[in-house]
Amino acid sequence: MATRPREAASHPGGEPPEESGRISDSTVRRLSGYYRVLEELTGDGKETISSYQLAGLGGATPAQVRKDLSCFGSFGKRGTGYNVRTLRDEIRGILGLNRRWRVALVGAGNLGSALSQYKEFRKQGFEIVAIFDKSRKKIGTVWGDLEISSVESLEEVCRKKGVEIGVIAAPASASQEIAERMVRAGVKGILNFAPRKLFVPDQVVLRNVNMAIELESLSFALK
Amino acid sequence: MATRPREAASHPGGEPPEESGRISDSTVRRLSGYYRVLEELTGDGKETISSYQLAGLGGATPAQVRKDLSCFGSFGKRGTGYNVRTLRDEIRGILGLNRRWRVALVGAGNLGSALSQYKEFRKQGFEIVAIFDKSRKKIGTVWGDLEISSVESLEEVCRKKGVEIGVIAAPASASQEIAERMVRAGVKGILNFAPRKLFVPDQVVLRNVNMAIELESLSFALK
DNA sequence: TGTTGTGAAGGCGTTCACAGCC
DNA sequence: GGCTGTGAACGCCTTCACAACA
Repeated sequence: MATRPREAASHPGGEPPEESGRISDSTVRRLSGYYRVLEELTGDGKETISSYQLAGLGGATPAQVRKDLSCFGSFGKRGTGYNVRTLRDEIRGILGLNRRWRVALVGAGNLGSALSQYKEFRKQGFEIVAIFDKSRKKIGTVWGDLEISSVESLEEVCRKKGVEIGVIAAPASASQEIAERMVRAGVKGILNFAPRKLFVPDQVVLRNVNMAIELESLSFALK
Repeated sequence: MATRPREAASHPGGEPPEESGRISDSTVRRLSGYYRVLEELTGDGKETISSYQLAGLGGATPAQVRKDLSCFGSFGKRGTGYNVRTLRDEIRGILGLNRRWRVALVGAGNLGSALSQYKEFRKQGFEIVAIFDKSRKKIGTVWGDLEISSVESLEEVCRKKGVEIGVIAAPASASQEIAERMVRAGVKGILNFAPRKLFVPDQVVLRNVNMAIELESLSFALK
Protein backbone atom coordinates (compact mmCIF):
# COMPACT_ATOMS: atom_id res chain seq x y z
CA MET A 1 0.00 0.00 0.00
CA ALA A 2 2.75 2.45 0.56
CA THR A 3 4.59 3.51 -2.53
CA ARG A 4 1.78 3.53 -5.02
CA PRO A 5 1.87 5.16 -8.45
CA ARG A 6 2.40 8.85 -8.32
CA GLU A 7 0.25 11.80 -9.18
CA ALA A 8 1.19 13.62 -12.34
CA ALA A 9 2.67 17.02 -11.62
CA SER A 10 0.44 19.33 -13.62
CA HIS A 11 2.29 21.87 -15.71
CA PRO A 12 0.79 25.35 -15.36
CA GLY A 13 2.72 27.70 -17.56
CA GLY A 14 5.27 25.14 -18.72
CA GLU A 15 7.82 25.34 -21.52
CA PRO A 16 6.67 25.64 -25.14
CA PRO A 17 6.21 22.15 -26.59
CA GLU A 18 6.92 20.27 -23.44
CA GLU A 19 5.55 17.46 -21.43
CA SER A 20 2.27 16.58 -23.03
CA GLY A 21 1.27 13.27 -21.51
CA ARG A 22 2.98 11.43 -18.73
CA ILE A 23 6.56 10.42 -19.34
CA SER A 24 7.45 6.84 -18.56
CA ASP A 25 10.30 6.01 -16.29
CA SER A 26 11.98 3.96 -19.00
CA THR A 27 11.97 6.95 -21.31
CA VAL A 28 13.70 9.12 -18.72
CA ARG A 29 16.32 6.48 -18.06
CA ARG A 30 17.06 6.15 -21.75
CA LEU A 31 17.30 9.92 -22.13
CA SER A 32 19.94 9.81 -19.46
CA GLY A 33 21.84 7.33 -21.60
CA TYR A 34 21.50 9.38 -24.77
CA TYR A 35 22.72 12.39 -22.85
CA ARG A 36 25.92 10.65 -21.86
CA VAL A 37 26.57 9.54 -25.43
CA LEU A 38 25.94 13.04 -26.76
CA GLU A 39 28.24 14.61 -24.18
CA GLU A 40 31.02 12.40 -25.41
CA LEU A 41 30.28 13.03 -29.08
CA THR A 42 30.40 16.81 -28.63
CA GLY A 43 33.85 16.31 -27.20
CA ASP A 44 34.77 14.43 -30.36
CA GLY A 45 33.47 17.30 -32.47
CA LYS A 46 30.68 15.37 -34.17
CA GLU A 47 28.05 17.68 -35.70
CA THR A 48 24.95 15.64 -36.40
CA ILE A 49 23.64 12.21 -35.51
CA SER A 50 20.73 10.11 -36.72
CA SER A 51 18.36 8.12 -34.55
CA TYR A 52 20.02 5.01 -35.99
CA GLN A 53 23.50 6.04 -34.85
CA LEU A 54 22.31 7.22 -31.46
CA ALA A 55 20.42 3.98 -30.97
CA GLY A 56 23.52 1.97 -31.82
CA LEU A 57 25.65 3.81 -29.29
CA GLY A 58 23.00 3.90 -26.60
CA GLY A 59 21.75 0.33 -26.79
CA ALA A 60 18.25 1.16 -28.00
CA THR A 61 16.32 1.06 -31.27
CA PRO A 62 15.97 3.97 -33.69
CA ALA A 63 12.20 4.07 -33.28
CA GLN A 64 12.60 4.22 -29.53
CA VAL A 65 15.03 7.10 -29.73
CA ARG A 66 12.62 9.08 -31.88
CA LYS A 67 9.63 8.23 -29.69
CA ASP A 68 11.49 9.18 -26.54
CA LEU A 69 12.52 12.52 -27.94
CA SER A 70 9.11 13.23 -29.45
CA CYS A 71 7.66 13.36 -25.95
CA PHE A 72 9.39 16.68 -25.50
CA GLY A 73 9.40 18.29 -28.92
CA SER A 74 10.79 18.02 -32.44
CA PHE A 75 14.53 18.37 -32.23
CA GLY A 76 15.58 16.77 -35.52
CA LYS A 77 15.70 17.66 -39.20
CA ARG A 78 14.19 15.14 -41.59
CA GLY A 79 16.79 13.79 -43.95
CA THR A 80 19.61 14.93 -41.69
CA GLY A 81 19.19 13.84 -38.11
CA TYR A 82 19.82 15.73 -34.90
CA ASN A 83 22.39 18.38 -34.12
CA VAL A 84 24.57 16.80 -31.45
CA ARG A 85 25.17 19.89 -29.38
CA THR A 86 21.61 21.16 -29.54
CA LEU A 87 20.15 17.80 -28.64
CA ARG A 88 22.54 17.44 -25.74
CA ASP A 89 21.47 20.82 -24.40
CA GLU A 90 17.80 20.00 -24.85
CA ILE A 91 18.13 16.76 -22.93
CA ARG A 92 20.16 18.48 -20.25
CA GLY A 93 17.27 20.87 -19.78
CA ILE A 94 14.70 18.09 -19.82
CA LEU A 95 16.58 16.17 -17.13
CA GLY A 96 16.94 19.27 -15.00
CA LEU A 97 20.73 19.27 -15.17
CA ASN A 98 21.15 22.94 -16.03
CA ARG A 99 20.81 24.00 -12.44
CA ARG A 100 22.42 23.18 -9.10
CA TRP A 101 20.96 20.70 -6.66
CA ARG A 102 21.96 20.89 -3.02
CA VAL A 103 22.62 17.39 -1.72
CA ALA A 104 23.08 15.95 1.75
CA LEU A 105 24.96 12.69 2.20
CA VAL A 106 24.14 10.47 5.16
CA GLY A 107 26.59 7.75 6.06
CA ALA A 108 30.32 8.39 6.12
CA GLY A 109 31.44 4.82 5.56
CA ASN A 110 33.24 3.35 2.59
CA LEU A 111 30.41 4.01 0.19
CA GLY A 112 29.85 7.52 1.50
CA SER A 113 33.52 8.22 1.04
CA ALA A 114 33.43 6.99 -2.53
CA LEU A 115 30.37 9.10 -3.28
CA SER A 116 31.78 12.24 -1.71
CA GLN A 117 34.85 11.97 -3.91
CA TYR A 118 32.95 11.13 -7.07
CA LYS A 119 33.77 14.00 -9.43
CA GLU A 120 30.98 13.29 -11.92
CA PHE A 121 28.53 14.08 -9.16
CA ARG A 122 29.35 17.74 -8.95
CA LYS A 123 29.93 18.03 -12.67
CA GLN A 124 26.27 17.27 -13.31
CA GLY A 125 25.20 19.93 -10.83
CA PHE A 126 24.78 17.83 -7.70
CA GLU A 127 26.66 19.57 -4.93
CA ILE A 128 27.15 17.89 -1.58
CA VAL A 129 26.62 20.58 1.04
CA ALA A 130 26.37 18.45 4.16
CA ILE A 131 27.57 15.07 5.39
CA PHE A 132 26.12 13.22 8.35
CA ASP A 133 27.05 10.18 10.35
CA LYS A 134 25.98 8.52 13.55
CA SER A 135 29.42 7.56 14.84
CA ARG A 136 31.06 9.75 17.47
CA LYS A 137 34.41 8.93 15.94
CA LYS A 138 33.48 10.45 12.60
CA ILE A 139 31.46 13.46 13.71
CA GLY A 140 33.65 16.53 13.57
CA THR A 141 36.20 15.11 11.15
CA VAL A 142 36.62 16.91 7.85
CA TRP A 143 36.10 15.45 4.37
CA GLY A 144 37.25 17.80 1.64
CA ASP A 145 35.80 21.09 2.79
CA LEU A 146 32.93 19.70 4.81
CA GLU A 147 32.78 18.78 8.46
CA ILE A 148 30.80 15.65 9.25
CA SER A 149 27.76 16.45 11.38
CA SER A 150 25.75 14.30 13.73
CA VAL A 151 22.73 12.69 12.14
CA GLU A 152 20.84 14.13 15.11
CA SER A 153 21.20 17.56 13.57
CA LEU A 154 20.02 16.45 10.15
CA GLU A 155 16.70 18.32 10.10
CA GLU A 156 18.21 21.53 11.38
CA VAL A 157 21.25 21.57 9.12
CA CYS A 158 19.37 20.49 5.98
CA ARG A 159 16.77 23.20 6.46
CA LYS A 160 19.43 25.82 7.08
CA LYS A 161 21.40 24.83 3.98
CA GLY A 162 18.35 24.39 1.77
CA VAL A 163 19.04 20.75 0.95
CA GLU A 164 16.76 19.40 -1.78
CA ILE A 165 18.16 15.91 -2.32
CA GLY A 166 19.23 13.40 0.31
CA VAL A 167 21.54 10.48 -0.37
CA ILE A 168 21.36 7.52 1.99
CA ALA A 169 24.62 5.57 2.20
CA ALA A 170 24.01 4.10 5.63
CA PRO A 171 23.26 0.57 6.83
CA ALA A 172 19.83 -0.81 5.92
CA SER A 173 18.83 -0.90 9.57
CA ALA A 174 19.09 2.88 9.84
CA SER A 175 17.76 3.78 6.41
CA GLN A 176 14.05 4.19 7.15
CA GLU A 177 14.68 6.48 10.09
CA ILE A 178 17.06 8.58 8.03
CA ALA A 179 14.49 8.83 5.26
CA GLU A 180 11.93 10.09 7.75
CA ARG A 181 14.34 12.67 9.08
CA MET A 182 14.97 13.81 5.52
CA VAL A 183 11.28 14.14 4.85
CA ARG A 184 10.86 16.21 8.00
CA ALA A 185 13.77 18.36 6.84
CA GLY A 186 11.84 19.22 3.68
CA VAL A 187 14.00 17.21 1.29
CA LYS A 188 12.17 16.70 -2.00
CA GLY A 189 14.04 13.70 -3.38
CA ILE A 190 15.93 10.76 -1.91
CA LEU A 191 18.54 8.54 -3.51
CA ASN A 192 18.77 5.38 -1.45
CA PHE A 193 21.77 3.04 -1.56
CA ALA A 194 20.65 0.90 1.36
CA PRO A 195 19.26 -2.49 0.38
CA ARG A 196 15.88 -1.96 1.95
CA LYS A 197 12.53 -0.79 0.64
CA LEU A 198 11.81 2.68 2.00
CA PHE A 199 8.42 4.21 2.62
CA VAL A 200 8.05 7.95 2.09
CA PRO A 201 5.11 10.26 1.41
CA ASP A 202 3.93 10.47 -2.20
CA GLN A 203 5.21 13.98 -2.71
CA VAL A 204 8.79 12.88 -2.02
CA VAL A 205 10.55 11.30 -4.99
CA LEU A 206 12.49 8.15 -4.21
CA ARG A 207 15.08 6.38 -6.33
CA ASN A 208 17.08 3.33 -5.37
CA VAL A 209 20.51 2.06 -6.25
CA ASN A 210 20.52 -1.53 -5.11
CA MET A 211 23.59 -3.55 -5.84
CA ALA A 212 22.18 -6.61 -4.09
CA ILE A 213 19.28 -6.81 -6.54
CA GLU A 214 21.58 -6.58 -9.54
CA LEU A 215 23.94 -9.21 -8.18
CA GLU A 216 21.09 -11.54 -7.37
CA SER A 217 19.47 -11.10 -10.74
CA LEU A 218 22.88 -11.84 -12.26
CA SER A 219 23.14 -14.95 -10.14
CA PHE A 220 19.65 -16.00 -11.23
CA ALA A 221 20.47 -15.59 -14.90
CA LEU A 222 23.68 -17.61 -14.56
CA LYS A 223 22.15 -20.46 -12.60
CA MET B 1 35.29 -24.84 0.26
CA ALA B 2 33.16 -25.72 -2.69
CA THR B 3 35.61 -25.61 -5.55
CA ARG B 4 33.11 -27.10 -7.90
CA PRO B 5 33.89 -26.45 -11.55
CA ARG B 6 31.32 -24.99 -13.87
CA GLU B 7 29.09 -28.01 -13.61
CA ALA B 8 25.43 -27.05 -13.62
CA ALA B 9 23.90 -28.58 -10.54
CA SER B 10 21.90 -31.05 -12.57
CA HIS B 11 18.59 -31.79 -10.98
CA PRO B 12 18.46 -35.56 -10.50
CA GLY B 13 14.93 -35.74 -9.24
CA GLY B 14 14.50 -32.08 -10.07
CA GLU B 15 11.90 -29.91 -8.40
CA PRO B 16 8.44 -30.68 -9.68
CA PRO B 17 6.93 -27.52 -11.12
CA GLU B 18 9.95 -25.37 -11.93
CA GLU B 19 10.77 -22.80 -14.51
CA SER B 20 8.13 -23.32 -17.13
CA GLY B 21 8.01 -20.21 -19.29
CA ARG B 22 10.40 -17.32 -19.29
CA ILE B 23 10.73 -15.30 -16.12
CA SER B 24 10.55 -11.54 -16.46
CA ASP B 25 13.28 -9.37 -15.12
CA SER B 26 10.85 -7.49 -12.90
CA THR B 27 9.81 -10.73 -11.27
CA VAL B 28 13.40 -11.63 -10.43
CA ARG B 29 14.04 -8.20 -8.99
CA ARG B 30 10.97 -8.42 -6.82
CA LEU B 31 11.95 -11.90 -5.64
CA SER B 32 15.19 -10.37 -4.52
CA GLY B 33 13.19 -7.91 -2.46
CA TYR B 34 10.96 -10.57 -0.92
CA TYR B 35 14.06 -12.55 -0.05
CA ARG B 36 15.50 -9.69 1.95
CA VAL B 37 12.25 -9.21 3.82
CA LEU B 38 12.01 -12.91 4.60
CA GLU B 39 15.58 -13.07 5.82
CA GLU B 40 14.78 -10.39 8.32
CA LEU B 41 11.52 -11.98 9.41
CA THR B 42 13.17 -15.32 10.11
CA GLY B 43 15.50 -13.44 12.40
CA ASP B 44 12.43 -12.06 14.17
CA GLY B 45 11.05 -15.56 14.56
CA LYS B 46 7.95 -15.04 12.45
CA GLU B 47 6.42 -18.36 11.32
CA THR B 48 4.03 -17.63 8.46
CA ILE B 49 3.24 -14.71 6.21
CA SER B 50 0.45 -13.97 3.76
CA SER B 51 0.86 -12.46 0.32
CA TYR B 52 -0.82 -9.35 1.74
CA GLN B 53 1.75 -8.93 4.48
CA LEU B 54 4.69 -9.70 2.23
CA ALA B 55 3.38 -7.24 -0.34
CA GLY B 56 3.10 -4.54 2.30
CA LEU B 57 6.66 -5.01 3.47
CA GLY B 58 8.08 -5.41 -0.02
CA GLY B 59 6.32 -2.57 -1.78
CA ALA B 60 4.29 -4.74 -4.14
CA THR B 61 0.70 -5.97 -4.41
CA PRO B 62 -0.60 -9.27 -3.03
CA ALA B 63 -1.55 -10.51 -6.50
CA GLN B 64 1.94 -9.73 -7.75
CA VAL B 65 3.56 -11.62 -4.91
CA ARG B 66 1.46 -14.68 -5.67
CA LYS B 67 2.04 -14.42 -9.41
CA ASP B 68 5.77 -14.03 -8.97
CA LEU B 69 5.99 -17.07 -6.73
CA SER B 70 3.69 -19.16 -8.89
CA CYS B 71 6.27 -19.04 -11.68
CA PHE B 72 8.37 -21.42 -9.62
CA GLY B 73 5.90 -23.58 -7.78
CA SER B 74 3.22 -23.62 -5.11
CA PHE B 75 4.86 -22.68 -1.86
CA GLY B 76 1.84 -21.55 0.16
CA LYS B 77 -1.05 -23.10 2.06
CA ARG B 78 -4.51 -21.79 1.23
CA GLY B 79 -6.10 -20.20 4.24
CA THR B 80 -2.75 -19.83 5.99
CA GLY B 81 -0.10 -18.21 3.81
CA TYR B 82 3.57 -19.09 3.37
CA ASN B 83 6.03 -20.53 5.84
CA VAL B 84 8.62 -17.81 6.24
CA ARG B 85 11.66 -20.03 6.53
CA THR B 86 10.65 -22.40 3.75
CA LEU B 87 9.83 -19.59 1.36
CA ARG B 88 13.12 -17.87 2.12
CA ASP B 89 15.01 -21.05 1.31
CA GLU B 90 13.03 -21.60 -1.88
CA ILE B 91 13.79 -18.09 -3.10
CA ARG B 92 17.42 -18.46 -2.14
CA GLY B 93 17.56 -21.51 -4.36
CA ILE B 94 15.71 -19.79 -7.18
CA LEU B 95 18.11 -16.85 -7.12
CA GLY B 96 21.12 -19.14 -7.07
CA LEU B 97 22.32 -17.94 -3.69
CA ASN B 98 22.92 -21.36 -2.17
CA ARG B 99 26.29 -21.71 -3.82
CA ARG B 100 29.52 -19.74 -4.05
CA TRP B 101 30.31 -17.39 -6.92
CA ARG B 102 33.92 -16.48 -7.63
CA VAL B 103 34.16 -12.78 -8.37
CA ALA B 104 36.88 -10.57 -9.80
CA LEU B 105 36.88 -6.86 -9.06
CA VAL B 106 38.45 -4.47 -11.54
CA GLY B 107 39.23 -0.96 -10.36
CA ALA B 108 40.84 -0.32 -7.01
CA GLY B 109 39.59 3.22 -6.54
CA ASN B 110 37.16 4.54 -3.96
CA LEU B 111 34.26 2.50 -5.24
CA GLY B 112 36.35 -0.63 -5.57
CA SER B 113 37.52 -0.18 -2.02
CA ALA B 114 33.96 0.18 -0.77
CA LEU B 115 32.89 -2.93 -2.66
CA SER B 116 35.80 -5.03 -1.47
CA GLN B 117 34.90 -4.23 2.12
CA TYR B 118 31.18 -4.75 1.70
CA LYS B 119 30.33 -7.60 4.05
CA GLU B 120 26.93 -8.37 2.56
CA PHE B 121 28.71 -9.34 -0.62
CA ARG B 122 30.38 -12.40 0.76
CA LYS B 123 27.44 -13.23 2.99
CA GLN B 124 25.32 -13.89 -0.09
CA GLY B 125 27.97 -16.17 -1.55
CA PHE B 126 29.85 -13.72 -3.75
CA GLU B 127 33.53 -14.13 -2.97
CA ILE B 128 36.08 -11.72 -4.37
CA VAL B 129 39.06 -13.84 -5.40
CA ALA B 130 41.00 -11.29 -7.46
CA ILE B 131 41.40 -7.52 -7.68
CA PHE B 132 42.86 -5.68 -10.65
CA ASP B 133 43.94 -2.15 -11.35
CA LYS B 134 45.79 -0.29 -14.06
CA SER B 135 47.85 1.98 -11.83
CA ARG B 136 51.46 1.01 -11.09
CA LYS B 137 51.06 2.56 -7.67
CA LYS B 138 48.30 0.18 -6.70
CA ILE B 139 49.54 -3.03 -8.30
CA GLY B 140 51.21 -5.16 -5.66
CA THR B 141 49.57 -3.52 -2.70
CA VAL B 142 47.43 -5.73 -0.49
CA TRP B 143 43.73 -5.29 0.30
CA GLY B 144 42.52 -7.64 2.99
CA ASP B 145 44.07 -10.92 1.93
CA LEU B 146 44.34 -10.15 -1.78
CA GLU B 147 47.18 -8.59 -3.71
CA ILE B 148 46.13 -6.19 -6.45
CA SER B 149 47.15 -7.49 -9.88
CA SER B 150 47.77 -5.68 -13.11
CA VAL B 151 44.78 -5.51 -15.39
CA GLU B 152 47.14 -6.84 -18.05
CA SER B 153 47.05 -10.20 -16.32
CA LEU B 154 43.27 -10.29 -16.07
CA GLU B 155 42.63 -13.11 -18.56
CA GLU B 156 45.36 -15.31 -17.12
CA VAL B 157 44.49 -14.81 -13.46
CA CYS B 158 40.74 -15.08 -13.95
CA ARG B 159 41.10 -18.33 -15.85
CA LYS B 160 43.44 -19.73 -13.25
CA LYS B 161 41.14 -18.84 -10.38
CA GLY B 162 37.96 -19.89 -12.17
CA VAL B 163 36.31 -16.49 -11.95
CA GLU B 164 32.66 -16.56 -13.01
CA ILE B 165 31.54 -13.00 -12.32
CA GLY B 166 33.40 -9.79 -13.08
CA VAL B 167 32.69 -6.48 -11.37
CA ILE B 168 33.72 -3.32 -13.19
CA ALA B 169 34.42 -0.41 -10.84
CA ALA B 170 36.73 1.45 -13.21
CA PRO B 171 36.35 4.73 -15.12
CA ALA B 172 33.87 4.67 -18.01
CA SER B 173 36.67 5.19 -20.51
CA ALA B 174 38.23 1.84 -19.61
CA SER B 175 35.04 -0.13 -19.08
CA GLN B 176 34.49 -1.57 -22.55
CA GLU B 177 38.03 -2.87 -22.82
CA ILE B 178 37.79 -4.45 -19.39
CA ALA B 179 34.50 -6.09 -20.35
CA GLU B 180 36.16 -7.59 -23.42
CA ARG B 181 39.05 -8.90 -21.36
CA MET B 182 36.56 -10.48 -18.99
CA VAL B 183 34.74 -12.14 -21.85
CA ARG B 184 38.02 -13.52 -23.16
CA ALA B 185 38.76 -14.79 -19.66
CA GLY B 186 35.59 -16.88 -19.76
CA VAL B 187 33.62 -14.81 -17.27
CA LYS B 188 29.90 -15.62 -17.51
CA GLY B 189 28.41 -12.55 -15.90
CA ILE B 190 29.41 -8.90 -15.52
CA LEU B 191 28.23 -6.33 -13.02
CA ASN B 192 29.07 -2.90 -14.38
CA PHE B 193 29.29 0.20 -12.20
CA ALA B 194 30.74 2.42 -14.93
CA PRO B 195 28.25 4.87 -16.41
CA ARG B 196 28.59 3.61 -19.95
CA LYS B 197 26.62 1.17 -22.07
CA LEU B 198 28.69 -1.97 -22.55
CA PHE B 199 28.52 -4.38 -25.45
CA VAL B 200 29.14 -8.05 -24.73
CA PRO B 201 28.24 -11.31 -26.51
CA ASP B 202 24.75 -12.63 -25.92
CA GLN B 203 25.89 -15.56 -23.83
CA VAL B 204 27.44 -13.21 -21.25
CA VAL B 205 24.97 -11.80 -18.74
CA LEU B 206 25.32 -8.10 -18.06
CA ARG B 207 23.82 -6.06 -15.24
CA ASN B 208 24.37 -2.40 -14.55
CA VAL B 209 24.41 -0.29 -11.44
CA ASN B 210 24.23 3.25 -12.70
CA MET B 211 24.04 5.97 -10.13
CA ALA B 212 24.04 8.69 -12.77
CA ILE B 213 20.81 7.41 -14.27
CA GLU B 214 19.09 7.33 -10.90
CA LEU B 215 20.26 10.80 -9.98
CA GLU B 216 19.17 12.19 -13.32
CA SER B 217 15.79 10.55 -13.15
CA LEU B 218 15.46 12.01 -9.67
CA SER B 219 16.37 15.41 -11.02
CA PHE B 220 13.81 15.01 -13.81
CA ALA B 221 11.05 14.13 -11.40
CA LEU B 222 11.85 17.12 -9.17
CA LYS B 223 12.07 19.66 -11.96
C1' DT C 1 17.07 10.08 -51.08
C1' DG C 2 17.44 9.96 -46.18
C1' DT C 3 15.53 10.62 -41.87
C1' DT C 4 12.12 12.37 -38.64
C1' DG C 5 7.66 12.25 -36.18
C1' DT C 6 3.67 9.52 -35.10
C1' DG C 7 -0.72 6.81 -35.28
C1' DA C 8 -1.59 1.93 -35.07
C1' DA C 9 -0.44 -2.71 -33.95
C1' DG C 10 1.69 -5.86 -31.09
C1' DG C 11 3.76 -7.80 -26.96
C1' DC C 12 4.36 -8.01 -22.21
C1' DG C 13 3.63 -7.25 -17.39
C1' DT C 14 0.23 -6.02 -13.94
C1' DT C 15 -4.25 -6.24 -11.95
C1' DC C 16 -8.62 -8.39 -11.42
C1' DA C 17 -11.63 -11.79 -9.93
C1' DC C 18 -12.80 -16.11 -8.63
C1' DA C 19 -12.35 -21.20 -8.27
C1' DG C 20 -10.02 -24.29 -5.26
C1' DC C 21 -8.39 -25.56 -0.82
C1' DC C 22 -7.16 -25.26 4.04
C1' DG D 1 -13.90 -17.56 6.76
C1' DG D 2 -9.22 -16.83 4.91
C1' DC D 3 -5.82 -17.19 1.53
C1' DT D 4 -3.55 -19.17 -2.50
C1' DG D 5 -3.07 -20.08 -7.47
C1' DT D 6 -4.34 -18.66 -12.02
C1' DG D 7 -6.85 -17.64 -16.43
C1' DA D 8 -8.58 -13.43 -18.36
C1' DA D 9 -8.87 -8.49 -18.80
C1' DC D 10 -6.50 -4.44 -18.79
C1' DG D 11 -3.09 -0.99 -19.64
C1' DC D 12 1.41 0.41 -20.78
C1' DC D 13 5.56 0.33 -23.43
C1' DT D 14 7.77 -1.08 -27.59
C1' DT D 15 7.87 -1.89 -32.43
C1' DC D 16 6.13 -1.25 -36.92
C1' DA D 17 5.24 1.20 -40.91
C1' DC D 18 4.52 5.16 -43.41
C1' DA D 19 3.35 10.05 -44.33
C1' DA D 20 5.77 14.33 -44.11
C1' DC D 21 9.54 16.86 -45.14
C1' DA D 22 14.65 18.76 -45.76
